[in-house]
Amino acid sequence: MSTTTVMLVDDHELIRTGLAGVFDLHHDMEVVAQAGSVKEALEIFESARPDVVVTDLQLQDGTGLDIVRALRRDHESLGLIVLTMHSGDDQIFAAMEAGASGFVGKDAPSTEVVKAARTAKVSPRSFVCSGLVGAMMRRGSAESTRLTDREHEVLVLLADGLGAAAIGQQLYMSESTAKSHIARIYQKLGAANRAQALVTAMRIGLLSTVQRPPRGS
Amino acid sequence: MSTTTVMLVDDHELIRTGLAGVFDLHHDMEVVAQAGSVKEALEIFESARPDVVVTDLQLQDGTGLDIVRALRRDHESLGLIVLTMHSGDDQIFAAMEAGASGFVGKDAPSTEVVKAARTAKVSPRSFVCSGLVGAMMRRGSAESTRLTDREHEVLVLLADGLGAAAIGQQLYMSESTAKSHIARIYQKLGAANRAQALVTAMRIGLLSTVQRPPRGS
DNA sequence: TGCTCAGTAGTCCGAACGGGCTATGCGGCT
DNA sequence: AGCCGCATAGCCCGTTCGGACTACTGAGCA
Repeated sequence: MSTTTVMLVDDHELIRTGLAGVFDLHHDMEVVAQAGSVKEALEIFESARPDVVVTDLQLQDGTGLDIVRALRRDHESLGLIVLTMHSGDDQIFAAMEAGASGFVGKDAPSTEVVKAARTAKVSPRSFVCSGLVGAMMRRGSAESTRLTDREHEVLVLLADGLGAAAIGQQLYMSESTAKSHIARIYQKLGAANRAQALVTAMRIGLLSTVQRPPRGS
Repeated sequence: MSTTTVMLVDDHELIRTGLAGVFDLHHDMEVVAQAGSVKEALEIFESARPDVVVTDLQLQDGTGLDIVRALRRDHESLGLIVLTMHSGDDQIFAAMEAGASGFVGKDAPSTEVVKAARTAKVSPRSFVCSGLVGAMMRRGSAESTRLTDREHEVLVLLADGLGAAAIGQQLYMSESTAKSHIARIYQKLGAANRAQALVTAMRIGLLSTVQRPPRGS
């Protein structure tokens, strides 16, 4: 059994070290390079030329998918594994389309990443999907939760504590329309009021959990 | 130099393994237990009795702060380190208030966690803050946001979308009292209504951003 | 012994919410 | 041409919110 060389990409040095430790436990795997950003990853890749690239989805200067797209274009048989913290959902399809060999949630047991990397070396276009079938099934209703652009705009203002009238003013529409949007948001999020809607929205990532800068004027 | 025993809490087995590897590199540190949830952490803690508990902020059944609060109550000299993925911000204050010994962003070099754990053993109430001094300065007003226990109970029900009357029933108090608490919560959070209160509460870590199990009955 | 704070409870009232229900115009898809 | 989803807009009406008050109790502290 030949050795599989691996490059790790994650903007958290802590996680890179952790992953490296996991791969070290397997004699057929060898971590030959690490990178902390999309830019760095693409640079280092050229000199390291690993069999497999394992990248986190969220990076400072882009996403793991940027790396996947860039590398897949020129390297048909490169193993490309996308890791994700937030076993969040739709990205799987995006990863698939981008040309990833596999998608592993960080909820998965640590050996899954190794398995995925191993498989990716052998058949880089197979798409391994580790322990996420459940997550997929949990929400076949992802599309009913998807808000339209307009609804999302309303949601953001709702999160600022604005009333229907104020929202209408901000978005140049009547209070009635704002209320219509709000009602539809409730429907889609399974909420009965602002409180439930906002909490749900934040929990499923529709709203940023960090402070936004105050809106202009 | 005596050995510092450590317990790791993270719902991602992958990260736990990684962290364990990091600690293994230091001869004075020993990982004696691991847990994947708030519940498990509190159970395992009793038998493991580590010097320091290192927990992630976001867990499936709650947050690291739940663990911090629960353990700090009974263990004045326990080291409690909170890790976070999203070098987000305001949670630092929430961690401080909850009684954490330190706060380390996962952006920090992996040795920072070890350092924090080491310091936490010596002075558990010192509050180590790794590479986040800038974030601290951004906002000096944490004390006015401290909610009382009762207010926090009300806040949680508020997040479930309950009205004052329903909250009163749940907590065995009159609707009027519930309204009093709600009004005081608004004051403390600088909110004018439920929406602002809940969004602020979630952003500063007063409310878990993950799905809680439905309450009994 | 006062003082403060948390928790409790109440009143009054205008404003806002949420539900239900209808309706029009527009663009895209088949 | 017909259908559907989205954005728009309106009405009615009961319920709830939120503000501004006041006020009592008990715990803790100086």
